[in-house]
Amino acid sequence: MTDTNLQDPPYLAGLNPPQREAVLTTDGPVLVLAGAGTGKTAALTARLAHLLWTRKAYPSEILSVTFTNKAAREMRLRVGKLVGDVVEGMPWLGTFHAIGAKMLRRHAELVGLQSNFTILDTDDQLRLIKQLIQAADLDEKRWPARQAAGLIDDWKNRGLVPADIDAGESERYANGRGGELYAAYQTRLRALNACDFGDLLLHMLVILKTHRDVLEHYQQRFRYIMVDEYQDTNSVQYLWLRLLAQQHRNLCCVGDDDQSIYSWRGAQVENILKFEKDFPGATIVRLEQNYRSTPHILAAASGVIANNGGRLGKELWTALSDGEKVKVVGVWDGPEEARRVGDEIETTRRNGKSLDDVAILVRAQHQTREFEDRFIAIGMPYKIVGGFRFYERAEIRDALAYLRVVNQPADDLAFERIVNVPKRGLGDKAVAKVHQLARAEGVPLMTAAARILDTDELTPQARRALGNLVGDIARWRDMARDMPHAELARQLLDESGYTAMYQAEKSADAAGRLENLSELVRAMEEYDTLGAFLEHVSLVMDNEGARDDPKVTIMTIHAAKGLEFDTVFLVGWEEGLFPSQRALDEGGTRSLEEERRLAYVAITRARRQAVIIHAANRRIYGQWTSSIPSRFVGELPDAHIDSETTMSGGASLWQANWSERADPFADVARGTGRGPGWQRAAGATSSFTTKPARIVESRASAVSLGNKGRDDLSVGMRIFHQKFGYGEIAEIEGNKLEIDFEAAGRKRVMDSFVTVS
DNA sequence: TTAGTTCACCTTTTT
DNA sequence: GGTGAACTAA
Repeated sequence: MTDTNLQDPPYLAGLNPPQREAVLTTDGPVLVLAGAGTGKTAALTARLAHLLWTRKAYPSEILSVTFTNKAAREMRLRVGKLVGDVVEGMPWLGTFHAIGAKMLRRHAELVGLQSNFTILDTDDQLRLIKQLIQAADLDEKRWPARQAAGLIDDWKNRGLVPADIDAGESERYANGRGGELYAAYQTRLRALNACDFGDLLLHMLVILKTHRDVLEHYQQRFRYIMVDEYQDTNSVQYLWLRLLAQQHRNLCCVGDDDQSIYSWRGAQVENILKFEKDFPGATIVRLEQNYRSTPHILAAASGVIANNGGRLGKELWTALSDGEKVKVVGVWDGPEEARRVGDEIETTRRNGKSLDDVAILVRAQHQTREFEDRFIAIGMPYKIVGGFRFYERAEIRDALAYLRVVNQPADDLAFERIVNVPKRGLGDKAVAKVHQLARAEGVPLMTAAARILDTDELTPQARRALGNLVGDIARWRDMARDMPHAELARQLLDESGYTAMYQAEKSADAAGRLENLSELVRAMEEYDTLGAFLEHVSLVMDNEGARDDPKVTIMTIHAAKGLEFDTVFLVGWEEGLFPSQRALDEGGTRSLEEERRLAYVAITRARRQAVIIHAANRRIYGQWTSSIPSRFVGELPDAHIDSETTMSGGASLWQANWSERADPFADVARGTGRGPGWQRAAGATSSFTTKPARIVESRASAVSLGNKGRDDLSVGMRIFHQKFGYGEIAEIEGNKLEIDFEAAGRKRVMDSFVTVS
């Protein structure tokens, strides 16, 4: 830390010279290139505090945008600490999407919406697109709704409205019908008085472009604009900023090109690279002193990222002392990986560390399960961030759909969702009839449902069931007028039979679902109106929950950006998983480099200790598949890592994985169900075969010949195996067993998989 | 016509 | 291993 002048305002305390420059250069365009762990957030919050403290702007005249809700919350909290309650009145601090929504509610009529429009989530969006694909008579198999959704999203991220889609773009879906589908989708959204995520930004951009008065209003309002994670801005966001910053030109963007990991969402790293051109005379500040990690961790991360081309280039350095090397561990398979991590965390805990300081970072969501299973088994407290997010759970979405129907009669998607949940005998046929009438008369489903009761279109049972539902909804809507909305929700869930449905279900997770529902109702109590609550739900998909006992955090690398932990486990570093096969197939070098940046982000989350793990075998789609260490493992500089493998046989075993010859699971893995991606992965590895071999050999000295096998087993013993059931040991070979299973026949398994029965 | 049952296809990453 | 869509029994 640097010389602290006593006359300095408190927010400057402890800032180094470049950080101060970033804070004090308030006027004109500023680009802060901030490497990982260089105190970017500290600088940003101090800058905000400085603007307020020196009265350069009122809180309502500063626009500060972040990418995640978490970052927004954090900033609000930290600024609050520096300047006090003023921050409460900062209406324009939030994510692009939250700010977009706020503006759009004011100007909705300019794009043909009402200000109480609904914000659809991806699930609703997908269902809607499916309907349109059907209506357009396209083959859903050939032209998946997902692809259409992705494409529409891409267009929106690039700031393109349906009229902008030319033949070439349109060609990207269903032989040139992409544009047509996009137009139909937008029309449908308008009819539903709804928006998707992309619209929050795109509609606002259209408004700013076509309504001078609105644009000028905001241009004047925002004396200062600050943007976090600038490397992740996409075209719409960029265009927004350019328009809004035109008047005062006080735009401060903070970012790190090495941490750009959202290109799949349309982010343009180029935005950061061309900042100087866009805003001539810009001040460039580089933050290069890292306060977070040990030199070993920093060097490991630098070693990996150095393999990327086209970087702006920064020299990160740290004043911290050496610390531990990065540990690289090779394990046999996924379960062992989880076991190993669990054990290490136990040790850490015994050494007096809090579980809050430990995180496990995964490449893809599905990897979390393995750890969840293990941690439940050993009673390790954990939380999964992101993942199956609270508001995405089926029961929560159902409950919300009920509330949406009450709040917004035209919300067809919500109506469809709950019309037969719980089951009330309204199947596809009955719903189709309602749809038909709705389309014929051009009215929402709710209205059509009410009208169809007067016809004899439906069978008597269906008519009775639908009549009850329509009556109930009308009643709930009346109740909503003078009842607290949390209370309304409670009654609604009760009277609709929704709660009863789960109470009747004796399964293990039914209880959990009921618990989630009461959690939902509890969360509602914190909002003034039902509308406000629903807005919160649409924009903030996660539920902060109560922060109680210390827990290990499990999350994706993407979700971990901007966070830091003392100890970080980086798991699943295998070719095909990380870097992901999909990225390799689709985007060539460009994607590979993004994966590498992801690796960089992952390593730099660690303050004191980073443990990288790769497994030789993993279950993909329920099939055992062998894998080789990620190329990123090979890119870690030798001087800063310690390698070890828990597998007996050391190098020879790795060799076995490429040929599959000695793979005890080969008989399972070969054969049927291996997906095309993994077939490709297997093909791709052949050209790559020599590299892991080099790794193994160069580190052979560090290889510990761990398990010699258990001594509590002998031939003829009856054992139990989690997957294959009961069996008898036929042969023992080190830590591998040949077992005759009662149901599954003869198999080779690891001894650690079996228990003596 | 609905509800339970098998079968294919599957999975990055988030607002 | 898990979801959603086609298939089949009631």
